[in-house]
Amino acid sequence: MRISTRSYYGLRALVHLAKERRICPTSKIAKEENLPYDYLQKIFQRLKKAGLIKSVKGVEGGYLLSRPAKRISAGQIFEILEGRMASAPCLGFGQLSCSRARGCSSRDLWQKLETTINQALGSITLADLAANKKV
Amino acid sequence: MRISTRSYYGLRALVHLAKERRICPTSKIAKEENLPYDYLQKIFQRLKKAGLIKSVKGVEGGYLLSRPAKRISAGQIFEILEGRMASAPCLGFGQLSCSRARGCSSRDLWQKLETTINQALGSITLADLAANKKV
DNA sequence: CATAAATAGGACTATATTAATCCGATTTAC
DNA sequence: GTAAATCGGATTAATATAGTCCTATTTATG
Repeated sequence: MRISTRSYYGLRALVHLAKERRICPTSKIAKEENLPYDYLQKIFQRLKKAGLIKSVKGVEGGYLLSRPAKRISAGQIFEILEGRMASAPCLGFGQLSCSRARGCSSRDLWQKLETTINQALGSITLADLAANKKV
Repeated sequence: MRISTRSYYGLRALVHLAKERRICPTSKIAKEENLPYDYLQKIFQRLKKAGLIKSVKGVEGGYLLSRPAKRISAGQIFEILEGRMASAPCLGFGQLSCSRARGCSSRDLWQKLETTINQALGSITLADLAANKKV
């Protein structure tokens, strides 16, 4: 279980965007954060599709946060970029995807892990990170 | 970030072993937990190599825990089977593997996540799970 | 109006990991 | 001697990651 560079790059780029507080092209962020331009573009597209950022096309265009940084949590970013959270195979999309589910202590463990991660990341905002607040 | 079936199967098998409280062959556990025999064998070999279980060859052989279930944490199992924990690319093996590390708020977040997961899983023992204790 | 800077999105590739399966060797209780 | 087990190496298929590349579209500015 590792964090992908997608989340890793994406978070850094968003913290950068939050600090800028204005429209900013991919090229600038890629350069200043030393990230691969094309890949970062894909990451921004995904974040845009999820509604976290807005885009402006053309010269002087770029991306900007679609809402205040303090209303964006690390958990939301992580969920968009990482896709599946810590989900175990038996934690399906809402339903009981495993027939052994009821009273399964293993399942309880995975559930607890997922909840723990969600709580930890849900309580930290992009504003906190941009302000370099100790998390 | 998802949990592999390796951890998922492995945990279930170990809970089973903890409940049995005696030597138990792979075939029995695979059958009763409905897990693929060959793959479970590999998982047990890995757990053995890590010192979590002991093996006895030959007829009437099998595996058993190498120490009491209450001295085995979910975190230890997870670390062996999942390999890398929640590590971000910038969290190398101890050293500062990223030049931006100092004062990087993103890194602090990944570090916090890793710590949170370790605490959550480190506090639950195999004995808890075998006893179906609410986690 | 031409150009350059930007997003949009589809196609492609390389690498690694996962999740197995299969085979042959060895050990050991009976 | 046989059957039941572990041990370990080889192989395989599917999937995800981490990109790269190309073309199209949009738009501010000279």
